[in-house]
Amino acid sequence: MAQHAVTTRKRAPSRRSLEARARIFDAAEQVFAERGFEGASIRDIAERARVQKASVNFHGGAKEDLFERIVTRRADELSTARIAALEAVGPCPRDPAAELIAAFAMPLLDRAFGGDPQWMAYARLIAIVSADPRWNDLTARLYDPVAMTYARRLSASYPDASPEDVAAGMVFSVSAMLALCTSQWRITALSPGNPDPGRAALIDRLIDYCAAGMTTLLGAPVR
Amino acid sequence: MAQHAVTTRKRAPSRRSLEARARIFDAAEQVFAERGFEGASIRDIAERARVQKASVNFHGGAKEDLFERIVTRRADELSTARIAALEAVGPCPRDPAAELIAAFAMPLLDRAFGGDPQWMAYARLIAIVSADPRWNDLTARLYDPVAMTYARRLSASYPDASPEDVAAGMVFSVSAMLALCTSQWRITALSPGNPDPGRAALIDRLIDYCAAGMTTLLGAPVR
DNA sequence: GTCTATATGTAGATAGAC
DNA sequence: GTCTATCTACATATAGAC
Repeated sequence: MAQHAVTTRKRAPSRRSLEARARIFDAAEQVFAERGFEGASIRDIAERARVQKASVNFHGGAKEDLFERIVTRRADELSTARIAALEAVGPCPRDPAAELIAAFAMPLLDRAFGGDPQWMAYARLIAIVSADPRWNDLTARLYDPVAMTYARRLSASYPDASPEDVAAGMVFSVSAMLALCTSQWRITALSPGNPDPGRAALIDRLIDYCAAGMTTLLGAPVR
Repeated sequence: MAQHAVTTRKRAPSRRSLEARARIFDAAEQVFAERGFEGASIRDIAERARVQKASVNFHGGAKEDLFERIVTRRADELSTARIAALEAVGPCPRDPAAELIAAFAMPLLDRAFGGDPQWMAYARLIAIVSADPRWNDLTARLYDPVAMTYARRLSASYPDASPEDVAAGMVFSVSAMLALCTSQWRITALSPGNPDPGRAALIDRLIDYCAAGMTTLLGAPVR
């Protein structure tokens, strides 16, 4: 545990200290997103945050604690937004797959493509964390509750679909969503000489693609 | 460069040496697939291959050379199989999206799920390499030629689709295919209490899902 | 070709002055 | 809270005996 102030008597942190801490967390988010847990070094993070190496340990604790803290940092906001969006869909949507997928995906995509480089880094971080068995427990703790809600909503709208159908569709859709965050450049690279489609158009394509795939897997919706 | 025998006068390697080399390459494939480039260590690889650390450097050269060699090792077989499968589809398929996706995906999926743990590791390695900007050049060199062929076939069958549509559909489909290799366990975890769907059933779902998504993006096929 | 021993670099983490 | 200096561990890589 870092932050001696918690264990000894508390003192309000100075403005300078709070700013350093914020820079450290943002820098860690970017460096972890770019290079993964093992590839990132405390030195890189310190350099990007313009602080001494020791400050990173002071504010972030051990490297692994820092990583978990960074991943956890935005998880609550994301989950809350997803739950709200899923509830906003209502009990009997016209096109359940498209609306539920959008409710799950847009809270992240809006933030990642909204211009805040930290949220873009966070999206890449989610891709890293999801793919690495090392962080399974963390993933389960942070994201599984909302995923289960999402799965229940899909099951309720598609009574003929088995739980495995729903789970497969979700995994495929999430991977496509994360691919849009990590591999947007590849879409441009694969269509050489053509104009960049733009983010909004790509997001529309993603939702269309996933909704069609999901509908095929899950069969006819309730009516 | 390893292998002094190439620069000095050649001598046929002993059987024992060839076996050690094979074990080293297989161990490297597994360890890199499990932990990524940075997370893997020469020591781990040596231990798993049951050789001395120095042997790994002797047979594999520097760590980065070893990694590229491992990724390159199976790329030719994979590309050849993909090209053959794409050509086997014929000029006017009945359901072009489904058949072309299967032609691209099955050469890898057959091998990864065919029982050979090395091919399963290789599939995960492809997922790692594809996601990491650090290996963009390697990816482009090894896999882009076939990807371009695949893209041309899709474009030919779907004249209304823009190159960006095709590229987006390919990126989404490839990410779903790789997710099946890296996150199969998650599909089981997300449908608790239910029987494991089995590999063949999951592969069928993948193709159905991707074909439906692709068809939606690309519009009506030629007829 | 393989082994032991070691060179060299860099990682994460902390002690202690300020 | 921040800085300098340093500790310890472990990484990659190679030299040289066998």
